[in-house]
Amino acid sequence: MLGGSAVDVAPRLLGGLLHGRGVTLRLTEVEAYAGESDPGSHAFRGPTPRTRIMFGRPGALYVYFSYGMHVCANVVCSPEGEASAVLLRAGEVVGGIELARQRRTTSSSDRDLASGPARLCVAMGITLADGGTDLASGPIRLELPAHPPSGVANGPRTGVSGVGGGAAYPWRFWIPGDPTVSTYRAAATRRR
DNA sequence: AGCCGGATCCGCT
DNA sequence: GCGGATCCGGCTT
Repeated sequence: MLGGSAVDVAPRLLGGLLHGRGVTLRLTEVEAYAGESDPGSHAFRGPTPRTRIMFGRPGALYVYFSYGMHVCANVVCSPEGEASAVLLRAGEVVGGIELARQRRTTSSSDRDLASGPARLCVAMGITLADGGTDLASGPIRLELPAHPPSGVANGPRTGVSGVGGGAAYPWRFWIPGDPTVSTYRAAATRRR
C-alpha cells in the first residue's frame, strides 16, 4: 500500500478519505517529498530528532511545526530507514462539517475549511501529539480510494525555495478544477 | 550560545 | 497582491 516512493504514492492518495476526530476529508491536493536526496525535504540532511518519524515505519503520520504557529501533516511512505513522505495540502470536508467549522473559526467559507496544509490540520484536530501515530489504526485514519483517480494534475511544489523549488520538482499533485485546491504561491522571498 | 529562515495564514489594499 | 506574525530546529561560532 504505502510502501513506495512518495512520488508514486502521492497521486494515488487523491480522492482518498481522511477520518479523524469527527471529521472526514476527501483529499484533493498533496505534495511529495523524496527524502535524503531531495533538497526540499526535512530529511535532506539525514535523520534528526524532529525527522525521526519520517525515517520510521510507512503509514505513520509525520506532523511538524512551521512558521511559529502552524502544524502540517504528512504520510510516511518509504520503508524504515528511508524517508519519503507526502504532505497533505488540501481536502474537501465531506463529513462532520459543523465540527470543522467550529475548529476553523477564521474560515469565511466551507471551501476554505481545509484548503491549505495548516488549515487541514486545524479542521481535523491534528496536533503535534499525533506525530508517529499509525494511519491504519490510530486516531487519524487514511482510506485509499477504491480506484486511482484519473486526470491528476501536477506542478511545482508550493513554498519550496532554492534548489528544491520550481520546475525541477513538479511534485505537487491535485484534482483539477476542485475548488478546495489551495491557490498556488511560489516560495516567498524573505524580507531584506 | 545565538542566529537564520521556513512544506503558512490572514487581513488589509 | 503583499507583508507581518511568531517560534522552533538546525547549523554556525
